[in-house]
Amino acid sequence: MPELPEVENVRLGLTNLIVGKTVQKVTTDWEKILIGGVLHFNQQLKGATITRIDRRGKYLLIRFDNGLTLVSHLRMEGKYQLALRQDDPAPRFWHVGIAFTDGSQLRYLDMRKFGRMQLVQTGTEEIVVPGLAKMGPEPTPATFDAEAFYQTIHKRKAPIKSVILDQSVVAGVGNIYADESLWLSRLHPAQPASTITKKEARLLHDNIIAELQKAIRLGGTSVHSFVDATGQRGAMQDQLHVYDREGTPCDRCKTTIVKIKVGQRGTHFCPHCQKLRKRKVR
DNA sequence: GGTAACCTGGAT
DNA sequence: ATCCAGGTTACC
Repeated sequence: MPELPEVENVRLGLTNLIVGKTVQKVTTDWEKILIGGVLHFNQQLKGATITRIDRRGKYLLIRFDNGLTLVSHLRMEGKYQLALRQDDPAPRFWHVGIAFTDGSQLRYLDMRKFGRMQLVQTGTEEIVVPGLAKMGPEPTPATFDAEAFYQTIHKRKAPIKSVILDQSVVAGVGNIYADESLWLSRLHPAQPASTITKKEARLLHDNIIAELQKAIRLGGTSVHSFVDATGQRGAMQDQLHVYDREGTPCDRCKTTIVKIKVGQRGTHFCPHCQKLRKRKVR
């Protein structure tokens, strides 16, 4: 489900809903989601109060006043909801409940059960959690350097789309924003990354930053089922140029958008605006 | 690197 | 029945 903009909107919603609440009990019907087990979560979290919620890439970092951080990854379908009372009707696909001392309960929903939660000592998450240890720069002008980006992709012969989906290259890009950024940059998704010029790399870098910022501002993309922690859908789906638009005319040239597979992922692009080059040009 | 695996539901 | 899905990771 969520890429960086969606996770950021979940973070904003959750911040308003649960900061300041104290944990009473954690429950689950699918223990695999809770790394270390539900007993461990109860032992560590009972009586702890949420102080703030951060985000790194697509990971949510829920901070507690006892020095622990709950690292949460929503993967494809994870969602959070707050029930004001614990005995409010249980939604479908609800797999983890975090009950608070004020009687409310945070519920984690995940149709495919792909999401994971892990408790770590605050400050050690970027060492202990493999996905965070490898995480590349956040896609902001202050943290994501165009020259460094070029130097990285320059060495990779994989399709450029696969490379920008690699979270160690840049944090937070997923299938939708990869396709969109490549369309904006007029790059074919299957173009070997090593053949991308420095100029093209800078353009792609700028478009990734701009596209993710825009998506955050619009509340994320809801093409399948995304809603934030307050149940709000995003508005970014109305701004997409290629994702989920196969068979419709390109917004630039009216050529029909096509869908192919790149690195096992459905990939949308304009065959006229985004041509595959055999070799590096300058 | 490519590929299967983790899961379930909805579309074709 | 078969294929597909905003993701990541463990294997040839």
